Parts: sequence; structure tokens; C-alpha cells
Amino acid sequence: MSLSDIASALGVSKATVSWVLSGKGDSRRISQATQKRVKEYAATHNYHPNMLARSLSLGRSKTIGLLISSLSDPFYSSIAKAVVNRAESVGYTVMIATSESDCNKEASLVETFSHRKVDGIITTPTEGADWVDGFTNAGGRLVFADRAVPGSDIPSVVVDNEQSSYRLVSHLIEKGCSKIAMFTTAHNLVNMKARQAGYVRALEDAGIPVDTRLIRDVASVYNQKMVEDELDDLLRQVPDLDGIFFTTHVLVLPTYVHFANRGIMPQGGAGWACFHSLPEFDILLPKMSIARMSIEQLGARAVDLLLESIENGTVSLGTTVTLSCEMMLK
Amino acid sequence: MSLSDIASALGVSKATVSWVLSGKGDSRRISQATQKRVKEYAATHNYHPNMLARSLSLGRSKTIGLLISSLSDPFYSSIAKAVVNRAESVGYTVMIATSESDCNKEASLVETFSHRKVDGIITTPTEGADWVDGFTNAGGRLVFADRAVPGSDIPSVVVDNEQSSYRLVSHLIEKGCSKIAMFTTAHNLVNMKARQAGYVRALEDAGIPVDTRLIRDVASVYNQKMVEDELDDLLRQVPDLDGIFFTTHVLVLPTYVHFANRGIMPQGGAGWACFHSLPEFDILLPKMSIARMSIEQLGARAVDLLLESIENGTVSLGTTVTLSCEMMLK
DNA sequence: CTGAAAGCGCTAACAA
DNA sequence: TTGTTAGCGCTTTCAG
Repeated sequence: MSLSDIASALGVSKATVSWVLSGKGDSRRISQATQKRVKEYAATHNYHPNMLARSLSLGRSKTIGLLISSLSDPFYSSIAKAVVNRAESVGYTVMIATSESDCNKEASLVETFSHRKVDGIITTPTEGADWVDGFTNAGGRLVFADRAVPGSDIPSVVVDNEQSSYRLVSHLIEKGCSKIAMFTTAHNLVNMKARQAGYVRALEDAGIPVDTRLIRDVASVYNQKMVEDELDDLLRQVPDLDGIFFTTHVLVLPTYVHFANRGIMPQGGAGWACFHSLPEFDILLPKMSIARMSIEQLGARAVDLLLESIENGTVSLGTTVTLSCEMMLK
Repeated sequence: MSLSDIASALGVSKATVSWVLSGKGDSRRISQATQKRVKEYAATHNYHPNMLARSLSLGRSKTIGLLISSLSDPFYSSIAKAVVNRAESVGYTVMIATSESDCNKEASLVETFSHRKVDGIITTPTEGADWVDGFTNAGGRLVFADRAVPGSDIPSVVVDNEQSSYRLVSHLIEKGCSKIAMFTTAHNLVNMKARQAGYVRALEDAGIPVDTRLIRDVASVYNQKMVEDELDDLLRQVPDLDGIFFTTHVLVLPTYVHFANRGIMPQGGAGWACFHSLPEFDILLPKMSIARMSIEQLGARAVDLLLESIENGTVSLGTTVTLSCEMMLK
């Protein structure tokens, strides 16, 4: 069932059919009679255009590429969810790929997407993404989600890492904590740096000296032993610890378990504060304060930004959308 | 940079270039000299074929559609991960969409995929997926993952729900449990029925009469209140409960929390058994027995099955791959 | 008001 | 050994 099938069945030309079916019937002033005939024939024969052909002809595919670090981390899969939902609602289909935080893989997946003629790419860039310039110079549309690349003017949507961290830590201070540890991982990532900055600023503003023994970075979150060693060392050096700020949700559960085993702290997470949230926190740690970023929004805005760039041709370079976190201060 | 650019730059025909570049140079007996010229030109000018054009011409897009229920449930996003990885490794790109378990949405997304000319679709079908026949009759290739549709001969890859449940429950019995509840949700789904069957068979084989008060179905897992009411009622009716078999991972955490609040049971999850696993179970419930399905395998096999169907043209109707679960009996 | 025809970039049957 | 040419299915300019 193709355009020309309809055309010949109805004794009209392909052009006519194409116009009618793409809603340009009136503006091309095609008779209502023919329009009706065409539409009805298409409907009864359940015609749908071959998008491949249409894309080839149009030079636009109504397809976007989504390139995220991982699909096993709920954080990223939520981004995927949000992007997919939004894209779908505006008639775009998304091709998905995962870089596993490997920037070579990332580069090659970008290539793949290009060859498949996606209209644009949304990505959570890895560090040292050197393909970016090549891609955009070749006319590729790109939007960064979650992380911006410092010094790049690619449109991005991020969250206010510094400010939210500041508020989280300030809140712990207001509640009376004064020895607040910061527990982090991958502390060189731009987001993590910003969160650390917020932590430091909150302490300084409260006149509390920053104690580097309280700042703990763990290399692998998935190695429970490593996490526990770090925590044990922390507790040894600062036994009168009275608060913890987690720069990311993934650190919370391993800590929770270790502390629970040693019978210390938690009490529903009072004295704890954390960036991001997991569903189980509500029930496991109801008193923990949380900066909850709306990943739904993040994804949606990323898609919007990309479409703007695609459809208006406006590259809106340098646009950075910063979303505020919803602060759940307990 | 297109095929004909190369052709005219080199003074050869498009056909020649096409053949050389798609590795058919030797079989078409094109002189080594021209082959070399073409390849070098393509390489230095960084030529890559326009996949849209190629797909249109070939009638095959090297693209598969993945249609899953959700991307927020780690179970499904793991499937996505597995499918994406496997597909990528064999040169396919995946388009992704989520049905949110809505079968109308599912049907319409299948349409979208068809129009975009994916080579085939992998899906975790919703109940009452009435689009299936239409799709396959129109020549669409389809593979079901995780759930098969009873009575349908679409190739599927599933796990041995009945057998694994049987072993899980038998293990609890061997450890001395005799009043084992079964906690389930969406009990009409084919997988859930199979798991219930395994539970029942285990009890019967052990000579324990099946007590229907012990079988509990909760409509919405995301409604903590509902879960708790069901549990409270269970405990009221069978206070000397000594084991629980969860038909799915999502029920575990809400139960854990409620029991923890009431100060009963857990002890690391001894007496508990569960289908699937979440990362946090290792640390929260180290003694819980688990039937862990290899989602990695499930996804990979689904892709393989689909490609077989696409590439061999062999529809291998009725093929059902049943994967065994890895039993973590504690 | 409608049609013919060129073109998007690639493949492949048929010639030479 | 290589070129010509007719598609794949759709859009759109230009002529009627």
C-alpha cells in the first residue's frame, strides 16, 4: 500500500495524494471531492506513509538519538523514560544507545546515529567528549542533559547542584548538626564538584570551619567493602559525627546497611541529607532531607530544547536551562 | 559526501563505488586498482552511507523496535539494557518505546514502528494484545520477552516460572517452614499463574495442605496502604506465619518496611523467598532466597531469536526458549 | 484545480 | 572489468 497505489487506483497523481494526505490539500486548492476520495481510500485501505522514504525525501526523520551512560542505573533509565515520553508526545521516535561511560563508545554511537540521520541527539556526556565539535560543525543538533560540559556552548539542561546542596547542608546546620560529613563518589565530575561547593559554602556561611577529614570520596559505590572501610575510617577519626550529606542517592543504601549493622545513627535518617531519591527512601529513611530533581522535567526540557534547535533552526547556543530541585527538608 | 560524489570525483560509476564499499568488490571482479582508489577516497573523505537511503533501497533497516511496559521499573529497564547491548553488538540500532501496560498504546506504538520500517519488534506484551495477528500477517517479525501469550505461536523467551517457584518454596519447606504465605500481584498474568502453580505444587509434594488464606494478591503495589492492609489481614488470620514467597521483587520492600515498623520477622529475610532481585536485597535481606533470572540472557536471546527470524526468513513459529533461573538458596 | 517529473542516496539487474 | 538505468516511496517545483 503505497502512495502511488492510491494514485493509480483513483486515477490521480501521486502529487495530489501526497498533498491531500499531508494536510496541504486546502492550501494547494485541491477540490473537496478529490480530497474526500483520497482520504477515504487511504483510510479504508489503512494507508500509512513509509517513513523511511519520507525522511529521505524531507531530509528530516522525526527521530532523535538518546545516548546515556547506562540503563541499569535507575537515574539514567528515568532520564530515558522522560525523554521517550516527551518525544513520543510530539511525534518523534527515539533511538537509544548506552555509552557505559566510555567516551570512545560514545563517539562511535554518535556516528551511528548520524548515519541513521537522526534529527538530533540528547546525551549525558562522558568526560572528554571530543566528538562534540566535529558533530556540531557537521550540522548535528545536540543537547546535554544532567551534565553540562564546562566551556562548551551546547544547550544543556541541568539542576542547581550548588544551590540545592547549600540548602540541604544549611538545613542540617539549622537542625543543630555541626559535624557534618560529606560522602561522595566520582568527585571530579562537574556535578559533584558543584555539590561539594554547596556543602563548603553552607559551612562557611554558618561559620563552621571545613574539616577535610569529613569529606569522603569512595571510588566504587558497588564495592560494599570499600564503602564500609571509608565509613569506618570516618567514624574512627570523627566519632562525634552528627550529620551526613550524600552527594548522590547511590551512596545511601550501602551506608544505611552498614550503620544499621553497627547499630548507629539512622533513626529514620534525621541528620542525613541526600541528592536525588529512590522510592525506598520514603519508607526506609523518612526523616532524611532530600533534594529531589524532577527527572521528568529534565528529560522533557531536553527534548524541547532539541526540538527548538531542530525546528527553528535556532541553535540557541549557550542556552543552559537550570532546574531547581524540589527540597524535601525534614 | 555521498556515493555519487565519490563516483564523479573518481570518474567511475555509482554502482562500482557501491559494490566496492559494500565488500562486493571481489565478487564483482572489480580491479584492485579501482577498489583501492575508491576505498582510499572514501576513507580520507570520511564517507559513510546514508542509512535511510540504504534501508529504503534494501527494504531492511537494521533496526529493531523494543516495546516494553515501562522504563521506571528496573526489571524492564534491564531488559532494555540487555536488548540494546546485544542488538548493538550485531550492528542493529534499537528504537524504544514504552507501553505503560496500556494495550491501546502498545498497538499504536507497534504501528509507529511498522511505518518506520523496523525489521522486527521485541516486546513484553500486555494482556489482550490484539494487534499481534495483524502485525504478523502483514509480515512483521515479532518476539515476546518475559511473557509468552498463551496459545500464540510467536517466538518467545521466558523463564521457568513454575519450576523456580517450586524450588524456592520447597527450599523454605526444607528449612522447616510450614505456614508459607504467597504474596502476589496481578495474579492473572500468565507468569504469575505459573509461579502460583509452583508454590502449590511444592506444598502438595510436601504434603502440606494449601490454605487459601495464605495466598494474597494486592492490586496496586505502589499503594503502600493497600500492601499493609493485606499484610495486616494476613497476620491477623494466620498469626503463626513462618515464611513468605513473593512472586515478584516489587512486593518485598513495602513488606520489609511494614514488618520492620511492626518489629516482626525479617532477620535478614530468612523464611523469605522471592522471584527476581534488586541490588539492595543483598544488603537488606542477605538471608532471603532468590530466583534470579538472567535478564542479560533473556534480552540477548530475544534479539537472537528475532534476528534468526529476520535473517533466515525462518519464522520458527512456536519456538519458546525457556531460561532457568539461578537459584540463590540461602 | 491537477499532473509530470526531478530528486533524496543507495542497490542491483542488465548491458557492454 | 565497469557503466547504465530503473527502482525503493515520498516531496515539491514547475507547467499546464
